[in-house]
Amino acid sequence: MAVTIRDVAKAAGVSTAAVSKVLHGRGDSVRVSDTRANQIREIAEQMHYRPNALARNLRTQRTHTVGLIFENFGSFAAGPLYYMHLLEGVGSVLFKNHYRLTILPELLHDDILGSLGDGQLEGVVWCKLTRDAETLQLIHDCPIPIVALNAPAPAEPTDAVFVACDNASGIRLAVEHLAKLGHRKIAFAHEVQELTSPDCLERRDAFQASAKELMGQEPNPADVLAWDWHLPEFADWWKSDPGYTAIICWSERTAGTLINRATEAGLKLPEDLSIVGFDSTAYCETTTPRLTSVSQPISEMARYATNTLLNLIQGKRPENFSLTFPCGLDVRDSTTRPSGPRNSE
Amino acid sequence: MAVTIRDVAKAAGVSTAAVSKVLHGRGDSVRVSDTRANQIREIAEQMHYRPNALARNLRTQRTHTVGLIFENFGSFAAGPLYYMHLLEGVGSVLFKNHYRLTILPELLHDDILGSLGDGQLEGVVWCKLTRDAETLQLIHDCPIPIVALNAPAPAEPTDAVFVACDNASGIRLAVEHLAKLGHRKIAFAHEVQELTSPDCLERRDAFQASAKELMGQEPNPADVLAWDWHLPEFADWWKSDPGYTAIICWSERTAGTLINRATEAGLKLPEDLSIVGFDSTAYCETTTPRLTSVSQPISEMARYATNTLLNLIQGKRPENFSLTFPCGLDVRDSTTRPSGPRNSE
DNA sequence: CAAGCCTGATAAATCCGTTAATCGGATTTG
DNA sequence: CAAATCCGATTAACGGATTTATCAGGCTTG
Repeated sequence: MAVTIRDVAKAAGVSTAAVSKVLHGRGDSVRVSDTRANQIREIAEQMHYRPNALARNLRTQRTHTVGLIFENFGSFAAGPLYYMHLLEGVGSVLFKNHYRLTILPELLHDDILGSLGDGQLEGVVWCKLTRDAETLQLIHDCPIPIVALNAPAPAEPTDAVFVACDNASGIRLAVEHLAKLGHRKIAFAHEVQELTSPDCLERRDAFQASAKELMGQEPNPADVLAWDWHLPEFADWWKSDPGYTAIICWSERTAGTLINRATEAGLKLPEDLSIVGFDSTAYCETTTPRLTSVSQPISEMARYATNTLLNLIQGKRPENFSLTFPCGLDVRDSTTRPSGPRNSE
Repeated sequence: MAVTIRDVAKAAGVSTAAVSKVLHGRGDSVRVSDTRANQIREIAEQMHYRPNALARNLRTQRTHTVGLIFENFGSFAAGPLYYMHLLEGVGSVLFKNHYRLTILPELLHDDILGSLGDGQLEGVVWCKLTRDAETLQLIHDCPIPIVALNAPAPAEPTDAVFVACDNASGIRLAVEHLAKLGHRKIAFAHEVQELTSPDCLERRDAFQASAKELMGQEPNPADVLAWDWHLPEFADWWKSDPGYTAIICWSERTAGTLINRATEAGLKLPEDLSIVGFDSTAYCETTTPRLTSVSQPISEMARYATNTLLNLIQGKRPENFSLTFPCGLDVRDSTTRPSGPRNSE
């Protein structure tokens, strides 16, 4: 049905080699005169010849396609803008380099190796938030170049490249910011179901360490709030007068929910309570008050990861097999100096 | 380097046909005894044989891959959660059916036909918001099955399927809701740069028609607010006492920005001003007050579109070549009866 | 003049599975 | 007993491009 290179060759009265050379070829073993070349181009155009990529892929063993694996595609849409920045970062670099992007579903581990080893993908960006031993093994066994986003490098080196952000430094910036504003007792908040996220745990630990170092706040289980964030829980907690003047949230979304609960409970923000989020996407501009947030350079990270992957595919050894991006802090309107007796001295 | 089917066949002392049949084949022209079959499976396993998908794709002329074209991938991350729901909807249906999803960049029109006609994609979901003649022509010429999301069907029928939501009915619901609450003068808001979006225009027109029909509000250019939404603009407008008690926004994002400007300008929401958004994603739960919003069943639309596409690929003729989904209205906390003299009679 | 080189072009191998056609021989059926 | 059937398996023809090896013929060059 479709026009093949043979059809074009026959119509032009030349060999398929000539057609191939004229339309795409780079080698110089096949030579075609300019006259013939133009004829061939014209005939191909007339016949609406579209080279069959499947044949070409097989022959050249290249597909110009890389895969992207999300850890939790199922709950993708419920997730924050974070994922969109990630996708945008990966995609834009690929497209600029004339690569295609294939989204892979979350697969059973057995299936993954089959999927990655079937020749259809030249490389893969694995956006992996959990870091169990099995996953590391899988990354190690991966038959194609792989870059792991948001996974810290394992102890033993592999051929995989690891790109992550420095959660601890980000949290430290937030604590520092609050300490400078005069806060002396701050809490860390996450929603109950986030306990399994290693990012959440890392940020929590960093919170405790930084709070101790920068404001002498001894670690105390009560400083870590893990609710499901319905209004009663918040109202009860606040009524118990726990004495906190600021809360650092593990994520943007948690911070957004907290803002709502606090507002509903009648607090005046940020005077009664300063709130800091984590991620700093466009969402932070839409809250009231606008959310001060630790910024993770996710788009940059995604771009770096993808560029590195393209280099790996071309056989270039990367300078670093592990890169950690520092976080920043975008100060907006949800943080201020604490009010009340504690500050009136 | 990689293990091929011939390597396995040689190691097992059988023909490649036997190996192929045992591992994947469905035809019954090739028959293999159970004993041999098990031997072959075992040897393939031992050798870590991974069938080369490129060869198989070429032979069978199938790839089990469909493409997804976004209109504006570049500004993707700046967009609303809408896109994530769309992606999630398309992806989940594909993955359930063991298809792969390839994201395509926005291409020049000339390149698109080449991309879609090279055999790598079995079908494509085109998420197209602009609807110029050239695009319709392109959809018409598309060499593979295509479903257009968010594009109304053209007058002359094509083989493409069109899926869209009924903007007009959604806006009508919003106006009706406000009218029932007692509002008598309402406005429509969009950000200046949205003028080019046909969705935005459709919603604006529907607003004017519904406002006239349901509350006798004659169309007036002043009812359509097109700002770039800095605080001064809003404050000035409000101070001029325009008399509006409610604003319907063309999108969720616009509504979110409006909430912030209004709050910053000292308005009490929703008492001073009722606000309605459009799309109703999880974002609406995060605003203060929580945003009443027209709901577009985007995930459902995406699923329907994708299922239809898979049917098209299998040669099944769809019942409808055009389907419009009705919108709903999710009433939350950003709308209430108007206060002030207008309601005190 | 023989040897070497350049131009323009082709034939054929190759990438790696899939599958229709075929085949020997044993068994069943009329 | 001849013919039909079935089992287990192989051979070889694809699919559609890329690319190496090769060739004919004309032109240089020592």
